[in-house]
Amino acid sequence: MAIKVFNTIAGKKEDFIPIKPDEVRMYVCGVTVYDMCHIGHARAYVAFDVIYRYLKEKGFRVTYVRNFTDVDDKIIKRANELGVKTEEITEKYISEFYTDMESLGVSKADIEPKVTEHINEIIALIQKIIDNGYAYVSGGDVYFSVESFPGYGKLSGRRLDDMKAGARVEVNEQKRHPMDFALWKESKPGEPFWDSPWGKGRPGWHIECSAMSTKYLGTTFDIHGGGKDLIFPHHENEIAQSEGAYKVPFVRYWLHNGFVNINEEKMSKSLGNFFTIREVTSRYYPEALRYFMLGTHYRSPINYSVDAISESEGRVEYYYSTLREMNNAIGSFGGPLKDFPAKEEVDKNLQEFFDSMDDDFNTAKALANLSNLLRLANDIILKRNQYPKDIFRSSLCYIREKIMIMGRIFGIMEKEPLSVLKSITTMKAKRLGIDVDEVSRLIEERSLARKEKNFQKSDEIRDRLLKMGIAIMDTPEGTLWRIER
RNA sequence: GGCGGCAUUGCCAAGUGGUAAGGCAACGGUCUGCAAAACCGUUAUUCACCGGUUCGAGUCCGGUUGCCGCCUCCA
Repeated sequence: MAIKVFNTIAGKKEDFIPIKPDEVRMYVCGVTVYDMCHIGHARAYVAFDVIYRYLKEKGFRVTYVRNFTDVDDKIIKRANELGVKTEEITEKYISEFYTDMESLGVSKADIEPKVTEHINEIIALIQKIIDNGYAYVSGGDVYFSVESFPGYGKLSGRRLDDMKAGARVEVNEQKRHPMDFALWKESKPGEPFWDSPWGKGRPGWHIECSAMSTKYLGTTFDIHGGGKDLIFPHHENEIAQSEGAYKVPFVRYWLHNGFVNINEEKMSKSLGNFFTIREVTSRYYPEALRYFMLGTHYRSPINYSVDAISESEGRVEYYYSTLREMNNAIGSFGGPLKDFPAKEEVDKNLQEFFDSMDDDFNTAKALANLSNLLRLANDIILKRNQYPKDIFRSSLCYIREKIMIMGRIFGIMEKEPLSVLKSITTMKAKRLGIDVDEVSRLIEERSLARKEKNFQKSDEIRDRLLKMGIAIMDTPEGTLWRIER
């Protein structure tokens, strides 16, 4: 079955047919590195990471480009405030970006270009646009002339007359039309600059993505992605620049992810209602944030809350503990695999998983199939005595294999269960102010009481632990515990 | 003002015109010394409202109401 994707420029789902049958070239707008990333960034990069992983799983050779914007007004402002060079700011936040992305299991892109390393390409591109008559020099600036480009507005579905030009756009006498946007900006004193045919200056906001995507992916490529907020003006302007320069279609499929909301309102810095990734991942196990993102289709808004992230963390705990139990049950069993009663059900779930992912990367729907397999695995473990040993192990081996495929696509369940479960316990304990040593001591004491069949005392201790939020589990291998709240 | 999106059980959330996935919570059960975990079962005759198309609509069309986003930096 072919993959279908919702293409913003078409306004509908379309069959995904890459330019070359077995190759996909995709570009996703990266971060402007002047501050810590928030969970809105997390959503975008997790969403496209899953798309990247899925396309590779489907057998495409994927070239994924995700840039760093390291020249920008906000970077300069931040550097001036702190009295440091812009490089200090950008290097710091690139490093923080990697820390966050790694914690979320977001893979590196194949190519991660920086704007400062592509000034020559940018200048050449601007020159080409000028030569083609779509841009003009005005003082030390260069502007793109939106009126001269017939397709302007085709991505965002706006017409120039509809946009209340001038109302909320900076009045600038250098521009011929209020919607014209800067390709090159003359540098003010104290700002970083590069020499150009138009004098000392720096690139405008949109031009870098046109220059870098084309350099690494060609003048027409398959997928361009980013948050919905980039549709206008950023991506609209990229189309104008690239098509104005090369006169071929820029991108075949435009993919845009929805926002993260807080209390049903867009999370944003200006509203002050944002969470950084670090704030969340220092408090909750990072994979919980990734799992949380998977629960809603990438194009829909998603509402972040403490309840939601807690629930997600609970699910992460569930699937890693299931994995732990599966590993224990399978042991060193290496096959050969035998048929087992539920095999058909397993295959059906895997098939449905892929069908859902084929349908515009519907992770929320596909997640149901993963849940079904985890539940099935636990069920088989519970009824282990009903199966001959080799069939019992074969079935779990088979299910584990399918779970791993799903986990690889989702970017979850890829870690060692014991250490994950331990980390989750540690984080919960920290969150709730629970003293882990005291818990261990009480459990030890209770075990002793149980050995002596002093159930009154053991229950007393259990109730005491319960009040602390600790649930204990007596198993043949000893007493395990987890934090309930 | 222009453009776009959304409204599904207590909560979160899928849903291709054919009779409502999955998760959380809750309740009952199996297991257990008692528990917990795990598993099983129960929990929307109904999908904001009003019309229409159709043998049949959460799903298509028209209208109403409410919420949200973009049009300014923004994932």
